[in-house]
Amino acid sequence: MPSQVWLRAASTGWRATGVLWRWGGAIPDRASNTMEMLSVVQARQAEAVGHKVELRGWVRTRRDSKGGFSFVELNDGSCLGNIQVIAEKNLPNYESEILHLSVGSSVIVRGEVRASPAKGQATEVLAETITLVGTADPENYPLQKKQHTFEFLRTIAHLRPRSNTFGAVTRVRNCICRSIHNFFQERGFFWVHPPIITASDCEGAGQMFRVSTLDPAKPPLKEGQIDYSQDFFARPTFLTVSGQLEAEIFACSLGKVYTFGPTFRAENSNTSRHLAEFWMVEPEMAFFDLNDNMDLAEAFLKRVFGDVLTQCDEDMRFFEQRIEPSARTTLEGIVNSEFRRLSYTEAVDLLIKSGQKFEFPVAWGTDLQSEHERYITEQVFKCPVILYDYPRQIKAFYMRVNDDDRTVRAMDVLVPRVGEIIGGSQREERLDVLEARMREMHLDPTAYWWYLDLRRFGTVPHAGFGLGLERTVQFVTGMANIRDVIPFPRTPGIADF
RNA sequence: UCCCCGAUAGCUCAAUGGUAGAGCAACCGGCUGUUAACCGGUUUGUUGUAGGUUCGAAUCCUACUCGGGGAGCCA
Repeated sequence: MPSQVWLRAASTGWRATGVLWRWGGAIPDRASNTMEMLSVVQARQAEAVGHKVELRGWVRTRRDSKGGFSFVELNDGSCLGNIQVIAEKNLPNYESEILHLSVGSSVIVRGEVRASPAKGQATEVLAETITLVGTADPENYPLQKKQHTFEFLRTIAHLRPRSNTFGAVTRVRNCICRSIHNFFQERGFFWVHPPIITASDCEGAGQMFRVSTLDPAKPPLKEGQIDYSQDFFARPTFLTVSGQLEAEIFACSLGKVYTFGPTFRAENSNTSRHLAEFWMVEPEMAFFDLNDNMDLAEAFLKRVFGDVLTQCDEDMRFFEQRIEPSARTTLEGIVNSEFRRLSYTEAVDLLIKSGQKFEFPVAWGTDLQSEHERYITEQVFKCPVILYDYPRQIKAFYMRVNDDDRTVRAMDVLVPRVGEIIGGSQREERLDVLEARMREMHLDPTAYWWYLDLRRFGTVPHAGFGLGLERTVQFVTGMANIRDVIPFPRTPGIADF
């Protein structure tokens, strides 16, 4: 009974030490006769030798020896590696069950951790009992002991977390999220929660998903138009595309804040770098200018990458070996280097003088193309690059206008392979300039009365940026397609699972 | 949304107008402190869907669906 096992495990005190143990803390210094419930990552440590343990997980593969025993590779998701379980033929269910354990079946193993006499693993578990919990019919179980394409794994999104790659992605993604929170929390930022459902329909960041409870077959009409006054919120509402404006509200009260949650874009984008639902981190800081913003973005990325390197070493070595040979070395290089900072104008000059042939021409005043950004970050500097001070006509209304009147205090952080990973700016804090900019971009200032109030009452310079979580996971792991770094990707035409 | 490429066994792929195959997996047997185990044997098909051309179509044509690469938009 799982509940009994749980109680017994709790009484041995492993829960109190488990977390420390996992991250390099001490393993209990006694080889007790009491059964301890361990994860595979714990049982694989040499310090676990001599402990009586219970392990629970899924069979990855089985190898039988006519010498009278079987090797069962057990994985429980706690780490990339499996624990090798030795099942001898004197086990009562050896013939009936263990010899038929197939890939994907779930088992509970009790036994003693021993030093492994063979190469390939530090420890192994000599089973005293193996309880079959759930079978997985090998004729029908889709996951095999071989490499699958990511396209195929996407069609079995409910089973792909059991694959090595997706398990590693999930652990690294979790590490990145923990690191994000730690970074901000340690620096006195408050995590704020802007609404998912918003009434702002023109935040300037692309097409939005409509939220409505009206019957699409027969919506209430008023003068030929849909009457949203009869909708749930008595007005048109949408899924948020960004929590930035709300974050500004809290930054102008609490100083330093960040949002971290899902955002939505209804763009018909079919690329390996876009999702309709993705997670975004948006810090916003009062009294920060663009230089402070760039400093923070750089320190932030270095912290996250550094944490992944130290906390996900096994997974990162897997990505290096199987997915992207430069995955680890790229991160190591970044943690110990300085990001290259370059104004938009300097970047345009550099591109024009490079003599490089581009499909699209480079000209001051137009947005840089993917090929231009890639050339700068991959060919010229071979490291993250921060571009700043973009032409005002290609950037959003809320970005602070420079004294030259031609550029705004915007910044993009570009990284190799992925491109733009962070976009941010210093915000326009001058009421008259902001209103003029809104009219220039044909936005109605009255719809943003609350946003303008922040400039009317105790306005302060402030700045912030947005980081795409999935692009960060992509960059860190080297995974080529963004659909393979989020559990259940949403893209045009696809909302399975 | 645009351009290019693709869809064949459970999976990865061959077969370029003339009888649909291999590797892996699965199953059976052998061997082994093994470790992507190894060796031998067996089973597996509405060739993405719908039309068309042809004596004959996996193969050529059209439309659609899905996937990949690139572009635009962006995180």
